Amino acid sequence: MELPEVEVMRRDLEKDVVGRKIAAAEVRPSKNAMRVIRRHGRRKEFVDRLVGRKILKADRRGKYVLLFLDNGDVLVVHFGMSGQFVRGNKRVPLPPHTHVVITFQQGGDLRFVDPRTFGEMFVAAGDDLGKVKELQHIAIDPLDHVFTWQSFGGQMAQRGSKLKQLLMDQKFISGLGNIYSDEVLFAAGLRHDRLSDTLSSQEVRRLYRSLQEVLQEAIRYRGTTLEDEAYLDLFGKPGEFQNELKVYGRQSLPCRRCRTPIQTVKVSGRSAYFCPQCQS
DNA sequence: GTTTAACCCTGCACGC
DNA sequence: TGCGTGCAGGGTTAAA
Repeated sequence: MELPEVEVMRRDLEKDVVGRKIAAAEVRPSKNAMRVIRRHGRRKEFVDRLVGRKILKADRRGKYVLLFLDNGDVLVVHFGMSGQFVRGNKRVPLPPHTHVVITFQQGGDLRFVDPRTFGEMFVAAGDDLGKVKELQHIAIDPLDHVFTWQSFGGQMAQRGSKLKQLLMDQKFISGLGNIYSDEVLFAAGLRHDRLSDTLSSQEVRRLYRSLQEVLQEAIRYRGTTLEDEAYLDLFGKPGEFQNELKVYGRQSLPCRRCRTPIQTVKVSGRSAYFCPQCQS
């Protein structure tokens, strides 16, 4: 799950979960459930910090969702690649790989489901949020209004790294993963292996604009739901942006712009998709 | 300092 | 049919 999917989830939570009071919380008995709350030594410690709390606000930092509680604590959630929240109730059976169930006083519940358990959730004290290691290094959000192309260009010139890995580096810019880094680079007409300090200011601005346009568009389409790793929103509905993808997953298929077959290469264990004609 | 590779995990596609 | 193998991916960490 990358920035657009996390943002859609955040907005759903804002609408549907904020304002509710937690009547009960359960960490399922499986071993993997403990993996998901790995920051807490024991189930009870996690549960006790949630029960009785009201959820005040749903925020996002990069790919993390933060649920602010009425005692100042914060439930921090990362979805990894297969994690998601699903709304449910007592009558709906828990899906496989449900690790945490949060039940609301007003009825209904919130399930954290994650087959591959790369996801994580933990409760941190609001005062200590700045000390949470995972959140400290998260760089600026490309949709943040203080994100300017001038500062972006300056930092790119300082680095001299390949564009794709730089875009996926959460310490450099937050929220992009494998799918959207490829899509943004295509939209900007730049190759994944271009070095960041070789861009003209025109190219920097193109990349900057593409970041915002692609991510905003993906949010508008409510995220990307691929066949194998099916992202669903809070209510179990798939996104629509997979139909809009220009390069990701389209190996050998004709480029939507110039008909040249889309190429793919392995870059440090991850596949990069690009059009050899449109991107340079 | 930078970059790569391995690791965690499950589901699925593939070949035999 | 059924098994083993390989791959996918986010982020952290160790190694190059």
